[in-house]
Amino acid sequence: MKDTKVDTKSKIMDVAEAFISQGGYGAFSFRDIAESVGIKSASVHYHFPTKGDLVAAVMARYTHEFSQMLPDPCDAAFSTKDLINGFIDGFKAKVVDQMNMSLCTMLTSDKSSLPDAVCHELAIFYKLKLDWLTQVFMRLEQTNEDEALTKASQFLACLHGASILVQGANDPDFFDRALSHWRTAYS
Amino acid sequence: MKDTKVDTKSKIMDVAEAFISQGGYGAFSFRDIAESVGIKSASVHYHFPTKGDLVAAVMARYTHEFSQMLPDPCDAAFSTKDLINGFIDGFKAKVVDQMNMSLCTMLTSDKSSLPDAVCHELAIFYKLKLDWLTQVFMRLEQTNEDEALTKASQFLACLHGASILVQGANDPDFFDRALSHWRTAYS
DNA sequence: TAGAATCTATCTATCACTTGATAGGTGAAA
DNA sequence: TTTCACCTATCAAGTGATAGATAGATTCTA
Repeated sequence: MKDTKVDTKSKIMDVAEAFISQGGYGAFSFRDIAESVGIKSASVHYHFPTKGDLVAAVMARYTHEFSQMLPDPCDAAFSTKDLINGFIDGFKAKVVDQMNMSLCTMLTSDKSSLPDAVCHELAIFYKLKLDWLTQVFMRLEQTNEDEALTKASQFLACLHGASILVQGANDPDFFDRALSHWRTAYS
Repeated sequence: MKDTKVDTKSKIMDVAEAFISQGGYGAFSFRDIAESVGIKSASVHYHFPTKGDLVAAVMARYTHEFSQMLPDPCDAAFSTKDLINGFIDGFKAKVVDQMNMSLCTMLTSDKSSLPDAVCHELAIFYKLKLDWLTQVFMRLEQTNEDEALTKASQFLACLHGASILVQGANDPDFFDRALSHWRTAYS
């Protein structure tokens, strides 16, 4: 009974996530989603009353899945090198292999036309990433929180910027170029 | 006789540029522009037949003005430190002071829905920036072109990423945080 | 130089289309 | 018999774009 429902609901979210990654908040409609899922647009509204609800849910799920994949930054079982490189590789998979931008890069540039609920989810995601990276750099460089946050900001800016350069210059090689410093610095 | 014509045309471009900086390609209509300029939407089509024509023209003008502002990277009258910091400051003015993203960051994330003409102008702009920065880093670090391009890519990624972080985290301070390495490295 | 023709920049009006959203109906399952 | 998950049909608003009219300036020509 609940299988079909949950199934359709996550199918909708899967499809929406793909659309957002490709073109952002404005680049898809309820009809686009309905067609991809194989239902009618009114049925999408049944599961997610408004577009904001849908995208906020997608963003929240994304944040949750992302947080599940992040190891404990203080776990000695992981070297800091592996933590950093794993983070880079995860980003690269989206940005280079699938040749589209990350959800949050995409949504951030659409921010001015985003419903509040989506902005809120976005902010949560950024905080999660920055907090995690800050802890990693605190451990890695034995510095205080402020300096670690600065490092984390530099690193995260480089990652997000790389995803833009790859798209803008239409050259996948720019990713490794832009990240080469962070790769070599911690290996 | 020609004043009014040229005047209206650049007013349209000014307004369009502001709209794009705020929300990207999809976030404004001919009617929005017409209202801001004080004419009717059909008159905007008179000056720019299609939306693609308009945005491509805006991007081309932007590239041209940008290129005019860039000093010759080999001119000994400018220290490399000044060149780098001037580049950062120009970016910062857009991203922090005006609290919106640069035209190219915005348009790049809309790339999937962009007319070819706009994509083409975008590519020209990226090439201009990367070429200039590559020359600066060649002079600055006395390295070959490939290494200088890598440096330029890292730097540019950091800049673009910083503009996203500022928006996403809604914190202007992230700009200086993300750029602190490049500021201190060359001062 | 006077009048005709053309050009310029704008207008009104409208097109076909897409958008997010809603109302209300239907059959199956609980 | 109520709930669930979908449907059909429709709405009002907004989109980019076009057709055709008009007033005023410019240019050509007799």
